[in-house]
Amino acid sequence: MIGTSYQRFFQTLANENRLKIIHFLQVHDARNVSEIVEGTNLEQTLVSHNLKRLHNCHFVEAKQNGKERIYSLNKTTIEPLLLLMDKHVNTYCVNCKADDHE
Amino acid sequence: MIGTSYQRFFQTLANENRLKIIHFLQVHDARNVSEIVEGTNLEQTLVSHNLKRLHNCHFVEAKQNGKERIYSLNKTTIEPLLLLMDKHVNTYCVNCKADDHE
DNA sequence: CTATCATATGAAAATATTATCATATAACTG
DNA sequence: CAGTTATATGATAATATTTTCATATGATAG
Repeated sequence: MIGTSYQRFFQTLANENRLKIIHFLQVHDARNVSEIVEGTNLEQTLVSHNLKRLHNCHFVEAKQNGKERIYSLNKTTIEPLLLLMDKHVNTYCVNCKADDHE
Repeated sequence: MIGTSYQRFFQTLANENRLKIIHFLQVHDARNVSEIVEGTNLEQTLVSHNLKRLHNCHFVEAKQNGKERIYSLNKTTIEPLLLLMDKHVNTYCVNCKADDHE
């Protein structure tokens, strides 16, 4: 049941900038790269690299529109996944430690 | 809604050895460190470090029993989370790429 | 109290991930 | 077609994570 894919998939979610992009798309639905760049305040290349990774994991969908590329969330997985994690964090980690050290 | 905690929590799940430990505890319920070491074929210190991290994130619970320490999964979050991810992986990534490159 | 077993810890070494930079490609415009 | 806009890519540099090693701690048995 647990394999090396899971590692990659969780890893993709384990990054502040990708979570930022996800969050932006949650709020703004379908947006092109420039809009994501503007909305997240991240470098264009950084956004592209991270969108690629999100896309590889099927967390976002892409659709060409002229010279733009419109990205949107695959909400089927992401939304319930984030909700579960949200609940967990709020239940167990109100004042959660920032690292391993006690 | 999305913050830096999420990064840490997903990161904790984004590791093969920790997933191995989680899987072992899913199957074997409550076990002490030595048993986890044996069951996962990982070094004792590695298991301890990783259990600490899982424990910090409240993905496992620990209870002292003499000189042993018994660990068990916090199934409330982990099980549905893994099920969701499982479904996602099986839906979208049957022959999934191993990295970013197409 | 000393020895032993079980587990944890910190620091360093090994390794992986992420950000950045320079540049490429693809679609459109005139 | 040459120029421009939008986005992607690959390689490298910067940074973070993981593993390992040596050792510490805690519990208990003798």
